[in-house]
Amino acid sequence: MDMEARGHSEHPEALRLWLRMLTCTQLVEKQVRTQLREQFDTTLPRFDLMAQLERSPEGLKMNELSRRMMVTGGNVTGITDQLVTEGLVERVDVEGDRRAYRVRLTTRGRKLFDEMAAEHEAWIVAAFEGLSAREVESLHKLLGKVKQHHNALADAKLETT
Amino acid sequence: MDMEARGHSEHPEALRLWLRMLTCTQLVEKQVRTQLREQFDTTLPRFDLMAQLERSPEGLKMNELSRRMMVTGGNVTGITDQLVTEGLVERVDVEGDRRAYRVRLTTRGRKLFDEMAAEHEAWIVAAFEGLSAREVESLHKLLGKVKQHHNALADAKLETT
DNA sequence: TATTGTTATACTCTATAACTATA
DNA sequence: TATAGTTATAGAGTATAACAATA
Repeated sequence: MDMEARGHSEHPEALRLWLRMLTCTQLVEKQVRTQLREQFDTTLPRFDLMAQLERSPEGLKMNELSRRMMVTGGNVTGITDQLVTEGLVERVDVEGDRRAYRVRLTTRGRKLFDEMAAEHEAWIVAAFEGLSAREVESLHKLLGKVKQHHNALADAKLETT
Repeated sequence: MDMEARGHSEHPEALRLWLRMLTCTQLVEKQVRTQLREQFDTTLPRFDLMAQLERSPEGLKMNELSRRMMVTGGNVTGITDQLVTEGLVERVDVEGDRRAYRVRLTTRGRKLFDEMAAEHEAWIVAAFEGLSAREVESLHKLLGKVKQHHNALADAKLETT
């Protein structure tokens, strides 16, 4: 895994960090995708959509799902269609707006998701078991700063538009 | 960006960390992909391949590129073909093994890559400018542990095969 | 006019497996 | 037999843009 042997720069710290972060994420993500496919015959975006719904028993509107999953609307329609076909999620009318509806897990979808989530958590715990609890916390905090800074930049950009 | 509002667990620290890491990586990666497309009409895998070559003036064999980019061989062939067509990389015979050759940057490819790399670095520096130098270092170190642990697991698995 | 969601389309990236040529 | 690389294929994942219905 020598992806990191990539950049050249006079200010290489951030670059080195980014390449390592990318490598780590890809390692874990690849593992998760493979396991989801092998054990549950599903994909990461499908799992992600169900995970979003799991936290919102009342369901989420398509545009909210789109925002949270960071993909455009057409894709959410496609993934939702698949999950509806399999009886794992359902579309429910929103009263007061006949254009929109909420997508929510069915009982069966929730049951299946719970099983998947338990396995998923085990994979993730294994991926980070090289770190102590304090290190996990520290990493979480540092990444929080990265995220926060990104959001600050995005907000600033919006204001000038 | 509420991707993190996803997991549920009795052992949620690792899961929270993973979701945040995935979010951060996607934020930066999306930005990089967009900029590469808009400013240089190229893609991340193409940039990545050229970046691998930039560090090896003598070139790299296909299987080495495949390993470093963490993708299977057929894909490397495809990306290489594109770059050859555009005159950015070239295939050079390996003496002593007529099955193999090395792929290396052409003069033009190197020149273009240098331009792209300078821009790329600026995007990355911006993405992490919310962190101090010490925090960047700390993050890099922690991710190093994650990577190391993954490699240790992979090695252990190999030995039992 | 703007918004919600769908449809249609096209493209990149990917893995798998069968294949050719050489070792 | 094994290895280096290619080809063919199928599928995931994505963005874009045109569209219908409703606000």
